[in-house]
Amino acid sequence: MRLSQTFTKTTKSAPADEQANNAKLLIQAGFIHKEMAGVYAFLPLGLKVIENIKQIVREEMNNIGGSELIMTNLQRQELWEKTNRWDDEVVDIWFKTELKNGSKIGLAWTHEEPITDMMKNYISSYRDLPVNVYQFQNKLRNELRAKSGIMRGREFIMKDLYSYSRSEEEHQKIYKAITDAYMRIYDRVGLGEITYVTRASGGAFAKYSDEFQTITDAGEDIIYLDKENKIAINEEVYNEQALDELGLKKDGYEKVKAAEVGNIFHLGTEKSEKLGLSFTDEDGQEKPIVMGSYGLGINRLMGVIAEHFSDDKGLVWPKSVAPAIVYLASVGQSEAVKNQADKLYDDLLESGISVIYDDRDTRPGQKFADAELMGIPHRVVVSDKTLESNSFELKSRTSDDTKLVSQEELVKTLENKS
RNA sequence: CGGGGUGUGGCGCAGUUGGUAGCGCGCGCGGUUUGGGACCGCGAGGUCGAAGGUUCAAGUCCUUUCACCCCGACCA
Repeated sequence: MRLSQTFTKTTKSAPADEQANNAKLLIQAGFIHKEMAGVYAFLPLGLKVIENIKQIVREEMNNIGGSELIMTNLQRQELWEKTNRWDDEVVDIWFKTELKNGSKIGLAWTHEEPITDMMKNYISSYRDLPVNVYQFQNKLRNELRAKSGIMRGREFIMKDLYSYSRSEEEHQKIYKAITDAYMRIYDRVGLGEITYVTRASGGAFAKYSDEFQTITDAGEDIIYLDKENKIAINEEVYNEQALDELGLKKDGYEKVKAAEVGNIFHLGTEKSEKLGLSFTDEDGQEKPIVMGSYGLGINRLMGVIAEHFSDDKGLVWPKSVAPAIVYLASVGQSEAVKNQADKLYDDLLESGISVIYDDRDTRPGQKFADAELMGIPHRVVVSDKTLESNSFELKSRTSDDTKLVSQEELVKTLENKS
């Protein structure tokens, strides 16, 4: 993208109505716009990051046999009454509205009920199973208090997957596969080293569930961690009884702050039974379906990445999610520089390299500062100097060193994914 | 929902005992600049979150209300 054609701007000062580092930086760099507390719009640069994260998640979900779809945001009251989750006393984060004819409608905060009800149209035999479906959907939750920038909003993008299995054994297999897929996702966005599968409470679904917790001071949770053995326990179940039931040892944990970047649940057969989703097995017996539910907050993850990968100059995106691999800045007003930069821009795009091209008529200092604030992994400068030596100046976001390279070498470096 | 804080040009802020609303950034025009957010000059832009009240007079005092931030509670 050419910055001269982009409407967003960076600002020198951080917004006063944000405390969270992720929101401060993302707003300053022009990635997001705050519409109201806990509700953020994603601008072109922010949208790129969202799409990059989604693509990684999509690849991993497809890899374990997931089928992508998109359910609706408007939901039927009757479905939620069947599972006793319509009442505001039971679920206190519902946004609800009504149709002109007076029918009550729920705005999606999760999708177990509608998606399971829909599956009655498609699943009837053991031959139809297993099924794993997922979506990226805007979830609406009337949180009592939004906080932490894009990490805890009232409207957010969530990847939610639902698994339908013939038996507990089959369910356990997919649950394990998805757990592994989640860890690959965190690896790929650069958080693998500090993200742990964490035993947590199961909420209304079950006694216990598994969370994925990333160690960060920006997090809202406290977990107890045994780094060596990769065991983590959420504070909410860190007690003698729970440890006993989970078969965990009772000491040797380190207490750390963490952010929940995923949460997965065993649902058993309760929902399929209440909603009437069953299948006929090989013996002609009708059986309930074993379900699982797997959430991953896309903006939450983006927020955690922003928090973790940043410094005093701004964001520092990992290559896998960066809005572009390289920030191309032209320095100087000469026609020769402009032509060379234009050509390099086209060449890089031709090579499949994503580029933010700072072709604005502005001073070098501002271009360099913006490149850093936006956190683009590499910076390339075209100037009279580089023209003289028939080379390009290359700098990494994480280093102060610059070096002159040939176009060939430049493309090679930028193509390297790691 | 309990406690604390903040609302003044697009952004960040100042505004004393009530007396014609300011600064910096950004923006427009002209000029000088051009490898780390340039400089000089001129200029545009604000019913001071909203409503009501006190007063000759309210950004400033009173009442109500809305929004935003933080702590707590909550978080499927």
